[in-house]
Amino acid sequence: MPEPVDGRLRKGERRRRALLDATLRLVGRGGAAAVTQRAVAAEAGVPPSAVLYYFDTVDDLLVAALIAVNDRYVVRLDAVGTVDALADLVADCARQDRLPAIAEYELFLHAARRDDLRAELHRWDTALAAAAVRLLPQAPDRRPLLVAAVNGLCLAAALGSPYDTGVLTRLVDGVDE
Amino acid sequence: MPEPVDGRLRKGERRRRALLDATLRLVGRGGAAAVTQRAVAAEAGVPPSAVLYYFDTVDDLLVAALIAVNDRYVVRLDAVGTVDALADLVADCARQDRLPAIAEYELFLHAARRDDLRAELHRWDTALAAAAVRLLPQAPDRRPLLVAAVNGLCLAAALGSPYDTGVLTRLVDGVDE
DNA sequence: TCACAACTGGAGCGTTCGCTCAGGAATCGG
DNA sequence: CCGATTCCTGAGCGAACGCTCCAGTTGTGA
Repeated sequence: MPEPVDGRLRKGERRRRALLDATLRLVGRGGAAAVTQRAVAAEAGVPPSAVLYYFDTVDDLLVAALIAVNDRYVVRLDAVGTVDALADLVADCARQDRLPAIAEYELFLHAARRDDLRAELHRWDTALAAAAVRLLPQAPDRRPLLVAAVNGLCLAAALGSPYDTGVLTRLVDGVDE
Repeated sequence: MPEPVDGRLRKGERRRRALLDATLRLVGRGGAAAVTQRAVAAEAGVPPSAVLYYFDTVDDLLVAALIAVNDRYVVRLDAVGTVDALADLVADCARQDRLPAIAEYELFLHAARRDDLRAELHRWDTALAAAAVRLLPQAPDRRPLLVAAVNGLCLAAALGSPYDTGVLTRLVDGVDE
């Protein structure tokens, strides 16, 4: 996603991203229902009509936000090479305020209801499964447990429940061996 | 919750439950945003004004639906005495259509954003933790992993991702011992 | 410099929303 | 059988919604 050379396109791209960021903040704060044309415009500091200039519909904006946030997480997941990195990723779900993490789950649920967005969910699954293969190359039978644990810990972190990433370390290091 | 003797109250109580059921169906189908006075009324087969007669506001209806569905799951969780029972509970999250499970997570996210509903989330956590104690009385260090795995599997089931409850059985039975 | 494409933003249409309220229907005690 | 009481409802108000439209502005490549 390189910055366009055209000054007009560059400014447009900046506004586009501002709208996506504003959307994510709104989803975290008030759910997908809070993403209205006027609310997004106010949050991003642009006139309401600009929202429908950069995105055909408000729903398109929501979908674009889901894809954007998923991109970020999948990239991070693909870079995970150690248990500690994975634990950090989980811990980030609960950093200072949990609203971004809540927003992501909200969007995931939104995607789960729509056939045309199922592929986005699959991206996360496959990225996590691939990370499990890298972390547990010689223990295939433990990988599903690792996957389930990561999902459970991320959810607990997002919901504000107590969680302990130490279980991941113990699971991967294999305290029983 | 015994049936009242008064004919008027009895009919009211039936309608009240019909509204809660309709709300859950709508949340599963279209998210919390789909729960509007008119939509709930149509789904439950009652006039729109009845919604605001039985619940002070539409938001109150949503909160009541969350508490009702949480009640069901906590009761089931409290009755879990074996790993198989726990695995069944997880598997039920993905029975025929996943909409009910999606609805529950939607409501959980809704609760996570509101301080006055945090207690509802805590009820699930404590019930699950208590079940972990019963299933792993002699392995306290494995309980957090069991909790995380159950949460992760439920979520995966609700989202339509592949999952395998066998990891729970292997974890509790302790294949390494 | 100029024609054009990209961008801005205000006005407003039709729809649906949450919620209020006066009054009709059902049920009670006597 | 009949007030009295409670339960229930259709109509509608003000507000916010998604979206369309178009005149005006800005920056670009020729």
